[in-house]
Order: sequence, then C-alpha cells, then structure tokens
Amino acid sequence: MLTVNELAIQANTAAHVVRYYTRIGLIEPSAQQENGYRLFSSRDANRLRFIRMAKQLGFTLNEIKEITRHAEHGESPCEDVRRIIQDHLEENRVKIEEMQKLQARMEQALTQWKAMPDGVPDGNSICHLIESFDPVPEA
Amino acid sequence: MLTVNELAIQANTAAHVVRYYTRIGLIEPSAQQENGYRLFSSRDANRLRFIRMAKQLGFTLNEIKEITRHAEHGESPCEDVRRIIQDHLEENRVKIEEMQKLQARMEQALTQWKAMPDGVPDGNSICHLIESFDPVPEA
DNA sequence: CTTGACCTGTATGTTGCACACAGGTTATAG
DNA sequence: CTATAACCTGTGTGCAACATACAGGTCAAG
Repeated sequence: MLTVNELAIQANTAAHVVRYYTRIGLIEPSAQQENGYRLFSSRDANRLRFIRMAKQLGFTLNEIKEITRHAEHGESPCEDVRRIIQDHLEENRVKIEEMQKLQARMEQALTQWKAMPDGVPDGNSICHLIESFDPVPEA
Repeated sequence: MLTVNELAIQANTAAHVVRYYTRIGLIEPSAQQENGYRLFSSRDANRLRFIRMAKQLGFTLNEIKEITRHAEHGESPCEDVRRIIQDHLEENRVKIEEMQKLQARMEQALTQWKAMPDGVPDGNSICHLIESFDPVPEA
C-alpha cells in the first residue's frame, strides 16, 4: 500500500494533485491508516496512471470520471472515448486559430507602436497606444 | 447616464460582464439610483471600451487594472504595456505549440484506434483504447 | 390592476490545480 | 531519551473570467 506521496511518485505527479483527485472522487483510497492518512493499492496506482494518460490526450477530469463510471458499471466507454476525442479535435482547432489571431494582433500592435512615443495620461485617455490600436481587418 | 444593460450594449458586452467588472473594481458607477441600480457616465463607457480593447490585445483584467491605476496616478503605462505584450507574445507562442502537440496526439490516437474494436471493461482495464495508446515520440 | 417580459444585484458554480496552514511523522544529533 | 529539523498529512482557500441561478424590482400593454 502506498501513501499519497508514494503514489504521486509512482504516477509521476505532484502529491497535491493526488489529494485533489481524491477529494473530487476521481480516485479513492483502498484503506486508511489510524491517523487518517490515505493508503492506495496498486490498482489505485493503475487508475491514476490511466487518468494521467487520458489527460495527456486532452480529456477533462469530468470526462474521465464519466469514463471510469461507465467502466465500473461494466459498460464499454470506448464509443464515448472516440466521440470525445473527435469533439476535442474540433474545439482545439478553433482555439488554436483564435490564439493565432491573437498572436497576429499582438504583433501588429507592437509594429504600430514602434513609431509612437510613450505618452502621459491626460484624463481623457488611459493609454493612447491601446486606444489608437487599429486592428487591420483580414482582407 | 446609462444603466448596466445600456452600458453593456454600448460597449458590445454582456450585462453580467459589466456587473463582474464593477464588482472587482475595474469600473465604478458614477451614480446610483434610489433603488440601488447603478448608473454610468459616458466616461465610464469609454473606460469599458478601453478594457474591451485591451482584452482583445490579450491583456488580463489584472494587467488592465494596473494600467488604469497608473494612468489615474498620472504615470504613463505605455512602457508596461509594451513589455506585457512582448511577454504575452512569448507565452502565447508556447501555448500554441503545446496545443498543436495535443492536436497531433489526438489525431494519432484516432488513427491507432481505427483498427481497434470497442471493448468491454474487465476489471483490470478501464478503457483499452486509452491504455494502449502509444504516443509516437517525435523523431 | 394584473400579467408578462425584462431587468436588477448578489451568490454560487465552473476547471484543474497551487498554495497556505496547522499539525503529525520520521531521521538525525546530542 | 529528547530535541530539533526536514518532510509529510488533510483540509481550506485562492485563482481567471466569466456563466448561471435566484429572488425580487420595473415598466409597458391590456
């Protein structure tokens, strides 16, 4: 049986992450010491490794919870797993695009600002750099 | 003077966002109706538009708060503004890379799983798809 | 004058941890 | 055998930037 710290080392995570997962019921200690310290079995360690692998694939903790819940009821989670990844692929594609647009805006701003001096706020304006920024609309 | 809703429309935001900004002290109503409803001046509307513009450039609300605080004390925030954008450019670059790696992992997974059937959990395994996933290390 | 649509402020939920805290445990030194 | 330090424990709270829920207030139509 492993303590929180030992389990964390086994699964290459931080101890406070193990505690958090325990708190939200994603993993459950198989036993408990008299002093209240949690004890985990190698089965629990497998579960934690599963969770970390799923996270690497972009699953949220809620999704992982659903998957393990299904599995515990003898239902195959595979169908959901495939669908979830497909959804994430699409969402992620959109997010990446947004971030690339932000990146472009920031670069534009720096370029526009190169020719502009720093200014002192005058009551009407807060920061003329930002206020004057003109996002070039994509053609 | 504008109510929360009117201000939100002026600045093309949601009313609950205006309320949130008010709560955290990012904007402050210039007056108040007898019934407790907040009233904002056109100056406040300018400030809100500034905030939204800054957000579009990737500034966090805390950073925006600092900028406005500087401006209110007559100090030019321009130097900070330039530095913050530079920092964000770098952070964002890293984040985009990470998300692209995730994207690649998810695509890999779907490809690997195409040839695999759905399975029923057997007590040892939770989801064999995820457990069997083998991230191809980048060459 | 009441019904309904719409608006108000406040409280709480969200995600996945990170950190603070007060106290328990273990190893080493004397 | 004790004292001290290093490390570990569970629990509580903080974070970003809203979104949602709630209970009630306001205002025009009928």
